[in-house]
Amino acid sequence: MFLRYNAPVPDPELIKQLTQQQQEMSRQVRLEKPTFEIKTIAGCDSSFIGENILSVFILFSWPDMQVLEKVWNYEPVELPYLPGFLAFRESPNLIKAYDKLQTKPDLIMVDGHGISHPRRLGIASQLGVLLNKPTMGVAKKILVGKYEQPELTKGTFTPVMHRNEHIANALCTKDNVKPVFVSAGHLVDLEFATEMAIKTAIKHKLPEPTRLADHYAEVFKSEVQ
DNA sequence: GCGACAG
DNA sequence: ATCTTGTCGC
Repeated sequence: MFLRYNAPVPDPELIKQLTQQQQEMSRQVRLEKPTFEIKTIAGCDSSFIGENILSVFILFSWPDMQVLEKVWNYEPVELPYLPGFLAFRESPNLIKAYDKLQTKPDLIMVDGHGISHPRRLGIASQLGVLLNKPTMGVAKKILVGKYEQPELTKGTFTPVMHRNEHIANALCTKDNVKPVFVSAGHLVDLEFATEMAIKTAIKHKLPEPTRLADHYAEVFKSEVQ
C-alpha cells in the first residue's frame, strides 16, 4: 500500500535516447518577439481512452475569436506518460490532427509547458520545432521553477524562475482564481505569450483556444467510443 | 539520499 | 490524463 504499482518503470536506455533527442531539438528553438501578422490561432489538446489517444485542434480567427475549424485524430498511443517526456507521448497524434486543418494557424496554444521544462523543451516547444510554427504553452500546474503567488486579479503575473532564468509567468487569468503558467514555445517570446494568454482568457481560467480544445477532446471522445 | 514530477 | 461526490459561488 506504499508502492505505486501503476507507475511505469522507466527504461534507462529509453530515457537516455529521449533526453538526447530533446537536447537536439532544444537547440532549434528560437525565442523572439513575433513580427508576423496573426490572423488565426489554434488551441490543441489530447484525451485518452485506455491505450488510445484522441487529439484535437480548434482553429480561431483573430482577433474576433470565431471558431473556424475543429479537427481530430484517434489512434493507439505508443508510450506511457513520463514526466518531462510528455511530448513523445502526445505530439505524434497531435501532428496527425494538425495535418487535417484546411488553414494552418499563425500561432498554436498548447495545453502544457513551452521552455519551462527541465531541458527547456516542453511539449509546446517540441511541437513548435516539429511543425516549424509559433507556439506557446499554457499549463495548469508548474513543472519546474519557483514563483510567488501573484495578486489574484486578472492580468497580474509573477515570474517563474529556474536556474536563474525567467522561464514562465504565473498568470492570473481570472479574478480570485489561481494562476496558470504561461511560457514561450517556439518563435515567440514570453512577453508576447503572456499578452496573448491575457487577451484570449475571455471569461474562464483557461484561454479560449486551450479551453475549447480541452472541451472538444471530451466531446469527440464520446463520439468514438 | 529524498522528494517532486506538465498531461 | 483518468477515476470520482458533494459543494460553493457567479
